[in-house]
Amino acid sequence: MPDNTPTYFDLVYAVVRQVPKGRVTTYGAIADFLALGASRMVGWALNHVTPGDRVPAHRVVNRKGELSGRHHFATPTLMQELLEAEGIRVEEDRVQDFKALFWHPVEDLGEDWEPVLSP
DNA sequence: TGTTTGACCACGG
DNA sequence: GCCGTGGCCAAAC
Repeated sequence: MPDNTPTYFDLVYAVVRQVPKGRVTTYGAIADFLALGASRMVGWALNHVTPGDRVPAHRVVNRKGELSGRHHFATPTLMQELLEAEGIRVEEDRVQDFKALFWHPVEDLGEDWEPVLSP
C-alpha cells in the first residue's frame, strides 16, 4: 500500500527548503514552478507546516512582498525577525528591495528539478 | 454530497 | 498606480 506519490505539501515543502538564505520567493512563483495552477494551495500547504518540517516559510511572501503569513507563525513578529536575521530589511510588514531579493525557482533549480522529500 | 474557505495571482477599468 | 472580480485546487463542515 506504500504510496509514495508526492502531495502538494511535499512539493511545496521541498521547494521552500531550496530557497537560499537571505532571499525570498512568492506563492505564485512556487505554484508556477510546480505547475500547481493554484497559488492558494501553496499558502494552504504552508498553513499545515510545523517547526519539525524545517521549512523556512518566512521566506515566502505574496507578490507584493508583504508578510501576509506572519499571523500564522508562533508570534506575529517572528516572521519579520527571522527575515531580518538573514539580512533582509522589513518595514511595515513589507520586504524592502523585494524585487532584488526575489528568488526564482525555475531559474535557479531548472525545470527538471526533482523534489527532495527527505529532510 | 454540496458549499465554503484559504499565508494568492492575473487582469481589466 | 489602486480597486474590484474571476479563477484556481484541495480540505473542512
